[in-house]
Amino acid sequence: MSQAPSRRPATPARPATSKPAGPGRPKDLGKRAAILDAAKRLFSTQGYDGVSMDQIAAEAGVSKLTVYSHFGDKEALFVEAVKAHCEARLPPEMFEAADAAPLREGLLQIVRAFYAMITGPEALGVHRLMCSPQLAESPMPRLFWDAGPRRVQEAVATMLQHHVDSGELDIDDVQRAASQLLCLAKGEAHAQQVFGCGGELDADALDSHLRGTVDMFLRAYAVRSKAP
Amino acid sequence: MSQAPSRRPATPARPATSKPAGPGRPKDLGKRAAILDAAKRLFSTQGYDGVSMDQIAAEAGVSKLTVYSHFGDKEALFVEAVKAHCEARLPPEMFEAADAAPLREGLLQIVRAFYAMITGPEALGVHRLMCSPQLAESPMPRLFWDAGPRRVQEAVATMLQHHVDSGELDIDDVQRAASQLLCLAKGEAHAQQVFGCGGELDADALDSHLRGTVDMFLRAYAVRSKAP
DNA sequence: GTCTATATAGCGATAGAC
DNA sequence: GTCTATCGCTATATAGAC
Repeated sequence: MSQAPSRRPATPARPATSKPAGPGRPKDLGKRAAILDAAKRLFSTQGYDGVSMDQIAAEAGVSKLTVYSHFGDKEALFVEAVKAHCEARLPPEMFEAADAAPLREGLLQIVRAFYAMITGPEALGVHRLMCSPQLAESPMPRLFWDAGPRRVQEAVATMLQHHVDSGELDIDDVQRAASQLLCLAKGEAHAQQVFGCGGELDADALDSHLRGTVDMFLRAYAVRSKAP
Repeated sequence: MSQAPSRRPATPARPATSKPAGPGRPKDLGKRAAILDAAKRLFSTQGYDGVSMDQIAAEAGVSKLTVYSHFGDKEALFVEAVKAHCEARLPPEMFEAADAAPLREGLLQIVRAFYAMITGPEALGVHRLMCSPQLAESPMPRLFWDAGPRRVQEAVATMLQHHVDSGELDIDDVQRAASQLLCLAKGEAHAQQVFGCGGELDADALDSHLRGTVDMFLRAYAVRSKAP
């Protein structure tokens, strides 16, 4: 339950005398990755209770005890799978590019990237996982929140502050404004997709939604050219 | 799985000759209600898999077979519980009152009522239920969406249209604007509460959030007094 | 119609062979 | 380190007594 549950219980203190090099565990890297990948896929589509250790083992092409030897138990495997998912998901430089672009274009880039990031099948699966009542008391939703949504919002707030400093935006609380922009971009479409009703928007509807988002945001916060 | 799973499997075709009146099932109304109530409470707090038929029976004060005799199986009971929950949840007249009030006050009334409606413990529980992967392919999320969020948004759109007609608001697409207002009111706080991290906002933070919501909405859509 | 007791099955986790 | 076979537990659903 702590940090690294994949550490083995008791390495027998081999002082590297009987074997010259690498007697520890030089073999299992591929299988461990396969297990983690299978776990990510199955957990995100079927939930924690919805998938059994047998299914994970079968999907990964190994036996069940191999799973238990690499990860301690089901919960530890789940934690590792979610961690791996979060780490491979944060946008690398999109905010730098958006920062350099003109205001409206930069905002459009941000909401486009954000919407794509949260409506992918895996992202929706993880969102559903975080909603499961079993995790409500665990520290995992908090970890996910800090590793995902919080970072994005901070980056957006920083970008907005730059445009406030340059005199293009009139915003008192950039943190709140960043939150508002992202909530607008999510929109009801995201909620529907999380529930499973109302599938993906087609390209036209998506473009209309995101442009409408940026339009409203700028109507509220853009400094208007002073009346003559 | 279809419409009315609570219908009994085979009524033995008693032609009302041996007994004069009411031999069918005149007794179980109280127990049926108790079972439904217990199911609503437990399902919404612990999820579908998180609660067993034994727990429901114990919570309702009846035996397990009584549950099975009233509802066919676990899934049918679940469907009935969610139906009962949705039917008893829509706000009665709050939009009429908001319609008569001045613009800013009306919007504040709406977002206050909306926020209270979606952040109650039971509402959060149902939201989490709708996210569960097992229901993603079922028609239930769609039913919930049409019975809940969709109606609220329609009512808000109607209210906004009135203020557009009276010249107070400048909105092209009132449906989109209604959706935007509600998404803003939900905010990130709702998402955090659904996940289970970051509990309820205190009174001050809540007031600040909702006033900020209405402020931004009006900055974007209120007709501004023409410059002199 | 309702309850106590039980059948059946699936899951998580483990023991022992290679 | 990996696999096959198995234990222990829990949950859904049912059979028989009052």
